[in-house]
Amino acid sequence: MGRAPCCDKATVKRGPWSPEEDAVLRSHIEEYGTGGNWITLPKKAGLNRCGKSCRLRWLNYLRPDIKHGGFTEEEDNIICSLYRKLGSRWSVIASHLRGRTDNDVKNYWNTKLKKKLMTPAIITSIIPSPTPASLLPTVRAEPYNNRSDISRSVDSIFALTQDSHKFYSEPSPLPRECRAQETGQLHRHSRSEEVSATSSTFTVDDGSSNSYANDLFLSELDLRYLTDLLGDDGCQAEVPQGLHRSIAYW
DNA sequence: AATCCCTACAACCGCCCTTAC
DNA sequence: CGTAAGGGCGGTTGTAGGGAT
Repeated sequence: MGRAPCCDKATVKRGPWSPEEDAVLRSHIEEYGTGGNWITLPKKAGLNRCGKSCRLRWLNYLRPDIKHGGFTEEEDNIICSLYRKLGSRWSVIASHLRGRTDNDVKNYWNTKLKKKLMTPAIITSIIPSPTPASLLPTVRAEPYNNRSDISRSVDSIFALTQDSHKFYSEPSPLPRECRAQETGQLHRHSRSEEVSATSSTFTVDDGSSNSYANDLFLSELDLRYLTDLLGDDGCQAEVPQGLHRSIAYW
């Protein structure tokens, strides 16, 4: 049995809030507070809205200390830095920015920052020329079981490539959303089987309609770091001595 | 002028966590 | 201890507005 819905979606109003509704919610909260119960608040305030919707409206828009738009360079840097460390924990990141909400930060990241860090020119600049197949290592990989695993791993890879930018002349962002398409002699086998990798194409989907494809190789150092990051999490890689490049695989 | 496309962001959805009973 | 309800969060969708064609 699933849990009961918090409100009757057929009868409560949805969609954009009107200025009148904003005024009612604002004055109710200013006078009585939230009462510690968002579910009952709309009824008390005389609003035909879901309690969760009221909470979101208040926290993300009506709260008096909210700052809208116009992220500064300093805020950009804080967001990027924290994203490197934390991944998409927007509420934690937002807590480091006065007057910003998690929704604000998330939207800003998805619409501006991510793209700013991922222009095709930068991507091209960080991708080394392909290594001869004979020089490429064997990669042992275990497939991830579900989307959240993949998402987590991509966050880690993003963090890895951000941290490794010092090895390149430019920042080396790897987008969160990317899919490995198996090509050449890269073969995915069942869990724990060994794969031999000579080539892989990553289709890069940056969340907009733009997409880029290229051969993408990580440096040996990066792969060692990647292995450290993900090794116990379902992805392992073996890098023979003396090889210069390897391949990330999940 | 009309239509299409893109961007920004508000709002919703659904899941997980916490807490009260 | 188990269950149900509310809160919180990240991901996704909807839509208004502006620019391009």
